[in-house]
Amino acid sequence: MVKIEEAIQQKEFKDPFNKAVVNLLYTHSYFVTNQNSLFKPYGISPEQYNVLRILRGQNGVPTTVSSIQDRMLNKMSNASRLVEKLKIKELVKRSECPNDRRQVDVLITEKGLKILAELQAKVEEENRNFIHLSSEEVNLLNDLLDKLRG
Amino acid sequence: MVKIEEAIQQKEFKDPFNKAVVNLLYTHSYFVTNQNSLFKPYGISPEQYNVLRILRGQNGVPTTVSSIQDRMLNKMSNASRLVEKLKIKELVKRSECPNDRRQVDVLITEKGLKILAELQAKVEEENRNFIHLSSEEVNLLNDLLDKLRG
DNA sequence: TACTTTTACATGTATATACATTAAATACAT
DNA sequence: ATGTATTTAATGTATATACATGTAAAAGTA
Repeated sequence: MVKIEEAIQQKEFKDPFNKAVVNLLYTHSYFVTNQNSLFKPYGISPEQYNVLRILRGQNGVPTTVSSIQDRMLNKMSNASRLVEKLKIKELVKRSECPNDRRQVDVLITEKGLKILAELQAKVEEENRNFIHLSSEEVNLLNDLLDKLRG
Repeated sequence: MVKIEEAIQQKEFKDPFNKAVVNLLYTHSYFVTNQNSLFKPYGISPEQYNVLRILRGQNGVPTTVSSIQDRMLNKMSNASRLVEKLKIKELVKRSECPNDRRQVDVLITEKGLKILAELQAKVEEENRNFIHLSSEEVNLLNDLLDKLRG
């Protein structure tokens, strides 16, 4: 086990809270580095994958850009531009919302569903293998993270 | 307490491991959003702050770009460009390493140390307040994150 | 010495985040 | 009905990540 002090060559932290912030940032980087290499062969980014997952979760019901934004992991990301990227790759369709012309309905295409299906098993297996914790420990981690955010 | 399912409006996860990945990504975003607003008034980014902290930790000993890179939280970030940004703001000095002309020695300036000193107390307090856990819980979280990475 | 490999840093390009602003449509108030 | 405020999405710009490539110096080798 590589403790965070060793990983970033920092001798000590002010207190466990400040250590936890650094530990979270570092662990996040550990994940996304892996995720990026996983998604790369499929030509989409982790963020684009996340948008596709949100759309599939709608089961065919069109989703507005703002609704995608609300469900994204990073609330500061830009759903509008991500949808544009996915549209270019023909993984989503965009159409004007009939009852409110400000809104834009987004739907995942067959091609998008196919890529998701191909990736899903791989991603899920990788996620399991990447977390070196027991089921009990990972449940505890989830509870702590939920509580942490208040 | 807002559980991750509620926060991103996802009913359920494949297993606690996949839930933990999402939970980590989401909690990371929760942190950096706050950190950004904290650093903004000082004209530096969280990543630039981290580089300054690394340099201060050297206690006046010059640090090469690659050494900074090794100590960064995100191993894929670009220390060379971050140092360049800090140099423009006169928060660091750069000089050719005398014994190896490939290397570049980086030193934090007085101005850089001053900004760090101003920010430190603020950042540390914010980090404590932002983690809604007891000391025991946050210690446990640190242990779980260290173990998670294997 | 001359040639090859490696190291250290810089740079180029695509993607994404962070945040401000714009533009159009809708809702609201008088 | 008209003017104002709000909502929705798109866009502009700066910063950073991700990854490939370039360039010069140093190290290693025949």
